[in-house]
Amino acid sequence: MKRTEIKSLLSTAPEEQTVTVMGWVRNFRSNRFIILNDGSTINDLQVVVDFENFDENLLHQIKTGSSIKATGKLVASQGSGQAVELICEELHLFGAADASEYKLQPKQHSLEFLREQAHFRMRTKTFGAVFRIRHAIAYAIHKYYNDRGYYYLHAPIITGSDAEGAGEMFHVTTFEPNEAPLNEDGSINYKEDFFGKATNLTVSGQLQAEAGALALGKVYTFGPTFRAENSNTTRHLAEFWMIEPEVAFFDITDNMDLAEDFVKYLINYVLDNYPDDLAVLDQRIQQLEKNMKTEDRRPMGLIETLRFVVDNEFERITYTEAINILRNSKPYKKGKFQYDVEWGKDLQSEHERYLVEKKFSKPVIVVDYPKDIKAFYMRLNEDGKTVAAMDVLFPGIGEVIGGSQREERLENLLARMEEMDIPEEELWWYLELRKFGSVPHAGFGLGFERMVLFITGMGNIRDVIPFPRTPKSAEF
RNA sequence: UCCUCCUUAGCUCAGUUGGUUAGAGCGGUUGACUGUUAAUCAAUAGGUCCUUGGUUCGAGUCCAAGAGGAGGAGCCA
Repeated sequence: MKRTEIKSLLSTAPEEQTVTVMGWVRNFRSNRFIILNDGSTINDLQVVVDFENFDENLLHQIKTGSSIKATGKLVASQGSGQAVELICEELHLFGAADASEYKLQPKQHSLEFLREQAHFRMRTKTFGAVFRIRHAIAYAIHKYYNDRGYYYLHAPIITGSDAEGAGEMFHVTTFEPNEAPLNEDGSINYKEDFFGKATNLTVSGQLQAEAGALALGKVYTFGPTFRAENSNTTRHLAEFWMIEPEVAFFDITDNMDLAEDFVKYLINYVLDNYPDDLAVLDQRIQQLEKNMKTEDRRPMGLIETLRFVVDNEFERITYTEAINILRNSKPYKKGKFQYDVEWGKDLQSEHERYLVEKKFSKPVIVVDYPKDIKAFYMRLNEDGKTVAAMDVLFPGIGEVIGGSQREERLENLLARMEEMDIPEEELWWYLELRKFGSVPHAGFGLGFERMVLFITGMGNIRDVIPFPRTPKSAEF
């Protein structure tokens, strides 16, 4: 079917050329103006109909949500709300949308309500913008790494090891519940299962990415990951996407440089290529905050915030410095923190938020954490107490990136695994990477949805993935 | 998993110290309208007050349990 997309029409000089458009009706005003959107852009095309030229029954079915084809002449608009419009000569209805039943009517809907209408919510301006930007970020990720000589490595979705330590896992099995063969001690005999062993959905592609980096030099993974944690927050999903670059001959400083350059590139890409979508999301937030108290409002608008992040260096501090800053902070001295600040304990959300939002007012990278609160594969520093781990903290979201220089020395890795009770047999192949041609290397994981959350300015991670998977929720 | 709050019309919400026939705006429907911008105007329909049990002469309102949702915490990305 031949059609012209509204995106290209809106940037075309109107010369009474005949064009055909197809899309979904947003509104039909004054028995004369069809507001049409086809998803190619956030902006709509106004289709002008002269009701004397069309069948009354046909016009009667032009309702919000119905889908049509319109052919006519593109002209300069007489109205002030748009530059061009289509004078309709032929009109065809693809699919009606009974207004008495269709849930998305021309009015404000709450995000919670639209979450229950996930199959339709992409037709709204807000979610249209969110998912166009989500696409843009995904594309920019591949472009960034490809342009710099990285290889896209596909890590497995089903994994055989459960020693990655990144959270509760979803089991993968072909056994029917209650019909699984048992061992003599009553445990399930996975030797008879599909893979001949217990398997799970991946929680991270990092270990496999390390194998890739130690052959291809620079790799990244970008795929879905799964966590069966019972997390009910605006920042967690049971199924989410993660980007994990892994680079040979990289130390922790190289790793921080990459992380900062990478996220700035993503933000710049969206600023440069999706200004209309960002503007609508920006306005939406301002509208929302109009009735809020000044102290509850965001310090800057969305686009302003994004520009600020790309124009400023991220603050880089060590964990030890962070602890000192926190212990000398006003909220600490006044006893405002709910959790204690003590070297050796992990930073709590309230502490991270103080550093990012109050102390530095910009993204912060914290490095060199105590070894006991970090994963087994992170490289031990000279001091013997800390590891070369880094977290990138963003305002409003917290941890967006977690990464480290990996322990490439076999004896150190074995010692850590023993301390943390991680069975060597499970990770024999990971250990062999250290036995044969081991090199210093580093990498990190970026939570894709958290990045989309930050760039779109949305408040809930369930609103930046098309069909969210959270505890007690897997509709659609 | 823990804490707090919420659940009344399609949506967003009001509903007084427990009291007789549960309201508004938006949306819908019907009609009018050939330059509207969330069009406007007129008329009109629409309710298992989340579920179950309890207290009471009487429960949308009070109590208990359950279900669902939201926010925060923990865990993390």
